[in-house]
Amino acid sequence: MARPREFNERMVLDAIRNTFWDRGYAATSVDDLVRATGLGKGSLYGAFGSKREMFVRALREYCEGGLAYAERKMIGEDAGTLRRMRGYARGMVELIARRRGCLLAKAIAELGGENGDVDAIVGNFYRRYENIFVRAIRQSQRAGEIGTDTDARRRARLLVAVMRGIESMGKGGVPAATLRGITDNALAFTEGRPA
Amino acid sequence: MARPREFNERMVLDAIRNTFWDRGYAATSVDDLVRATGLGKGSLYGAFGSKREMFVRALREYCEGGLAYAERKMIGEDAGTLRRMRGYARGMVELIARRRGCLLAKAIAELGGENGDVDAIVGNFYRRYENIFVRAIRQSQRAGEIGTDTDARRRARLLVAVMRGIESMGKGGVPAATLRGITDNALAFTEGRPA
DNA sequence: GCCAACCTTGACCGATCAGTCAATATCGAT
DNA sequence: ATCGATATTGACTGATCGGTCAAGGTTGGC
Repeated sequence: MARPREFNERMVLDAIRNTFWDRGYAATSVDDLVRATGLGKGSLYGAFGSKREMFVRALREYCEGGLAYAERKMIGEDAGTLRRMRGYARGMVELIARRRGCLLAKAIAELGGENGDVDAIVGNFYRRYENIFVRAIRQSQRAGEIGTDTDARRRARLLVAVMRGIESMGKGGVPAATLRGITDNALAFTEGRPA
Repeated sequence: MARPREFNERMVLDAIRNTFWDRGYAATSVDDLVRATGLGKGSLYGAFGSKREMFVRALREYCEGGLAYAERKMIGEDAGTLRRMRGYARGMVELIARRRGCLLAKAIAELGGENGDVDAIVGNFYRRYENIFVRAIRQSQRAGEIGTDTDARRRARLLVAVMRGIESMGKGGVPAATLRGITDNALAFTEGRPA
């Protein structure tokens, strides 16, 4: 028994996410978000409460999207997992080479270490991201593509570090071919092949 | 035949660097810099021209410091280079675990991809940083600590990615022990030891 | 002692910031 | 038709933003 919202929250959140993604947290003004969403300022505050919460919601959605993508690309039947991992890594390189940057990286750089919502989201992301690699590596081990002499988590963590590293390098201008060489090398190491 | 400057430029630049380091670019106001340096606003603008140039100068100094540190830690006589590389990596982990973040990472996240001074500084940093690892690996190869079956640059690039990756992870809350495991693993790979 | 050159200071500028709120509109329930 | 509840709008607020500049201070050369 009240007036219903006129906007689709998912679409509004997408617009907010894209705006923060392009400009970062501090450099995005609420007026930018008003323009991007088409909502009035009051509606935006009514729905989210503060600029910080708008960012937190956007970051949360961004992370969920990234995790879902990684899972969709790599998790599945055992056979072919290594190939799928390579496909995931190369896809990420292509994405990175577009130099839009990564909302998570911006969140960490601008708001990390404050012991608030952002830290919790980031911690949660890293834990789950690592676990996806662990599961993928175990799949691949079962398929006989990857040796079983070292534990999967150890290898997964290195891959996470490399994926985060190439993001920073790519945004910093390092060419895609170099990044591809790095991921290929990291996957060769994961496989157990010599350097 | 003019009034001399009353401030020491190096000290002022250090104060500016520290302020940007703590807060990032957009979240630092010129008034923050006035407070940190003790200079008047006019003096600050007289010496640097704009907030952006203050940041560029600070970033430049930060990068030079980081490169000099890496070189000092790893480059030297061939024997013992691998041990020194491990020492460098562990030192960086300790630094990262303090969660102050990295001015370079903030610069890339906030201002990367604008094709301006920041991109040039970052590109220059990555080129030289990679070269330091190349030189270190070659030293270590001459000392017989690292195999000569793969080219040094390939290994260097992976190490750069890992170092940048653990920076992001550490600022995001991943514990130091995990980061240390990652660098140990990456160095084992560089050495040619199995995973 | 005086001047040109440079430095320091902080008041000041228009623009923009995050956030608020009163007025109005639109719903479901009765 | 009326009412309670919620949504929408954009004008408005005080604070703060990056940047400027006039006034005055300090120097070396003469």
